[in-house]
Amino acid sequence: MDDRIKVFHLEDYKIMRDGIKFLLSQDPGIVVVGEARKGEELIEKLPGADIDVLLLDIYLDGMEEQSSLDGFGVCEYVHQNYPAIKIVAHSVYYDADRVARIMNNGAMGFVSKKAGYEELIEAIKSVHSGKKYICKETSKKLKNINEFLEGIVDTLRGEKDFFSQREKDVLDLLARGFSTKNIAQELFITEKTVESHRKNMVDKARVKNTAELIAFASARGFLKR
Amino acid sequence: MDDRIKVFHLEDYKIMRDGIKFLLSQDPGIVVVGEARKGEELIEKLPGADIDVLLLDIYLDGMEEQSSLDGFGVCEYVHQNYPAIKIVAHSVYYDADRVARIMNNGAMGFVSKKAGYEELIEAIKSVHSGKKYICKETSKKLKNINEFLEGIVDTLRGEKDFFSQREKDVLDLLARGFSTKNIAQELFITEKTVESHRKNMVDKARVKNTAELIAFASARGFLKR
DNA sequence: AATTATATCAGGGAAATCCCTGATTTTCTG
DNA sequence: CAGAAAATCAGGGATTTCCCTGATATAATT
Repeated sequence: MDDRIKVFHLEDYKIMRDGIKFLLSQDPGIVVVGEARKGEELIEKLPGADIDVLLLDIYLDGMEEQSSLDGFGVCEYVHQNYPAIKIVAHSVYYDADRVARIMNNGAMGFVSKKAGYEELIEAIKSVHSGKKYICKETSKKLKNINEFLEGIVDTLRGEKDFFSQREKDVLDLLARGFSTKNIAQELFITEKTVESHRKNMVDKARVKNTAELIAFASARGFLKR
Repeated sequence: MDDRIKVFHLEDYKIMRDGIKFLLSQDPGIVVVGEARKGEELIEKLPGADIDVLLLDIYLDGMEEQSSLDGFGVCEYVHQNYPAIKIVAHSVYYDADRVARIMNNGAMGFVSKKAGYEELIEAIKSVHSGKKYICKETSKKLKNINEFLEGIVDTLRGEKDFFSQREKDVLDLLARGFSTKNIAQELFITEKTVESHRKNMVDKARVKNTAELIAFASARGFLKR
């Protein structure tokens, strides 16, 4: 039996379709079983089609409201009506907003058009096996934004005073692996006081122990890093 | 003495400058002490000027490389050469990429042009007192993206295999406050094995104890949450 | 003035972590 | 197939955390 991954390609430029079809054909595990220029055309062809992965060009910028059938709309439609089809978005834009939107609309993979065909193939294989995939370039960018956001989460949420200043001093050292004794030395207080602060934080956060406290604090952006 | 916050406004449209000057003048604690149309004009006026807060219109989209004096360039320049001046960015765009970039370039505040003047005033007062400020609309958007990113961090880093699957099982329970005994019961293994996994993770991550391990794992996005 | 939150300290004991040196089996990978 | 990595288990002891019930002083808030 033919167990190659069956890919349908939606992309409005013929030159891109032809090029990608050729490039994907280089991989023995992948076969392009269909193509379309526009969302409407894809939707016509979908009933009864045997498709594993939809390679979806995000051809409209989608930043303003569009007639429902831009890349985002197609993505949502396919995801809703043909949930078995895994979607890889392919886009010239790869800003966090759009990536987030397309992934939230049902895409399992995202590849920037700057990426080479190797990444496209990797993406197709990844999503087909059930794993999400984000291309390297986009990953790098998202990592940066994620880092930035982690730095300002406390600005985003107004919970800066959840722990007192002294508690935060202790928390910070705990997260850096200091023992009670070391913390006491560092802060010039007794071990009993350090234990007191930790206990109070554990109670405030309603967690079971220090490990969970750190997880809690980190999730809320209370840790410096 | 006049202890009002002295604001300089950089914005290319006169109608906006006039409107905002009027709106800001509604607040007795704020005074607009200068205006400019372009970055070059601002830089000429800076030497010797007495400015607390720079309200900076991000007038170019800044997604491609620009001649250094787009909003980002001005921001960087002012931040470098006049670090005492607090910067509030004011922009029609408020996607994560641009917000991250402008905040990383020295801005202390970010306000979308969709926001009302109340938020502009709040932003000016916040940054003047040394606190970061992000307008509500943008906060909301960034929170969503932050949430999304937290959900795919493990996809982002090519470090999925830093900890083995079993180690991640243990890690997850540790972060949820489970003791060694509880983890052993949960995973149907002995306590010794659990200790083994924890020890291996502590060694791999080169941290001192479980608390720091959780902080490490969280910072790298290894935790589910 | 009374309450609340914070920060400090104490004793004592149970429980858990941490550290060391081992070992066996399986699975993956070159 | 050999070697590496992963997953499992063990004993024993040092150290630390966790839990309980306390206490005192100060600062902020009502």
